[in-house]
Amino acid sequence: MQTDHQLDHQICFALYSAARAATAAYRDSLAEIGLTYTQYVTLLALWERDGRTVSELGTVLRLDSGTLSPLLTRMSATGLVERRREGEDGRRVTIHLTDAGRDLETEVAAIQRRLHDAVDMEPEELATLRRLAQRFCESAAGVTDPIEGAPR
Amino acid sequence: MQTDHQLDHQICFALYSAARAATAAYRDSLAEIGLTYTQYVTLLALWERDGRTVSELGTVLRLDSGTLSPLLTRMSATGLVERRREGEDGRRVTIHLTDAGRDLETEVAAIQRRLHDAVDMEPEELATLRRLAQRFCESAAGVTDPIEGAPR
DNA sequence: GCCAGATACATTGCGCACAACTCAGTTGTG
DNA sequence: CACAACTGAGTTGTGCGCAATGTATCTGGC
Repeated sequence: MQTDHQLDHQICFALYSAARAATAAYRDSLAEIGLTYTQYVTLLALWERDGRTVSELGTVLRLDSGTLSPLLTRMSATGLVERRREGEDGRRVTIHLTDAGRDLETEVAAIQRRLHDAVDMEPEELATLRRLAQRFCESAAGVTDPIEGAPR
Repeated sequence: MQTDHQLDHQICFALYSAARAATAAYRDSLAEIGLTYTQYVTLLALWERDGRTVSELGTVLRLDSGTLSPLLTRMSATGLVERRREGEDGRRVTIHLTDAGRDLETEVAAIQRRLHDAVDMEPEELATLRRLAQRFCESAAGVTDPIEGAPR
């Protein structure tokens, strides 16, 4: 039984390529306003709700503190966000947008619109792609996580 | 006009998450046989056709020499591939599987089968996802490349 | 044959991702 | 209260990705 090895038939490779193509499409436009792709999605999360803790950001972005800590340090250095220790739990650090961070929302909206129009696919195809990718993400997350400590 | 900023509505974020979830699903199994995800797809490309040049690998994997060179150095160090300068063009380096590199094909096939079964989605959903992701990849690549030198 | 430009690969530098670890702060249990 | 276990964030080390640059080789025009 010859398993189907072909690169073109691998879903994981299709996702891997598509994700990099998507971030590549954003790269130049984001660079003009001083952002990387990960910084951009972090701002998306903060525009949705400001003052999240690091671990809350980690949950919505599916990133751990090893990625977020230095990322937030850089974003803090460029004046987009502020770290604060407030509230009764001294371990929690909340992340707050600065005025500069809030102001980028308008420019980012323009970029999103431009890129969205440049992609040559029907809206319902894109909606299907997004929905299936989200489903896949949930399902694949289930493959990794719950074993956690099982004999393997 | 309030643009739709929500993280959940972003196709790029769905792809970005799904791709990382996919590689995460592979990670532990691949680590057991000493591979990273990128090394794994590189082997896929070589199993399909051995002796490709670095730039041919770059084309099929959509990676540049800055990624491939050190990757191939590591794979060469672990004895999976060999670099050769052969043929009349002294610039080209061809990459050849070693016996060890060829032998991994069986174990990888088992991993693929196991993970494929673990994902809780219908075959035709996965086929649709793969097809749309490929379409997106082509389309998004078109957004980045062809301008190359246009005024912006 | 000579040399300017192109090509193939390698190197450098930076920003992710993620595992593994450290450390400060908190919580549950006796 | 004491203290072990846990939790939230940060640090360290490795491997990508990719832009920019370097270097050797090749090609075409003369």
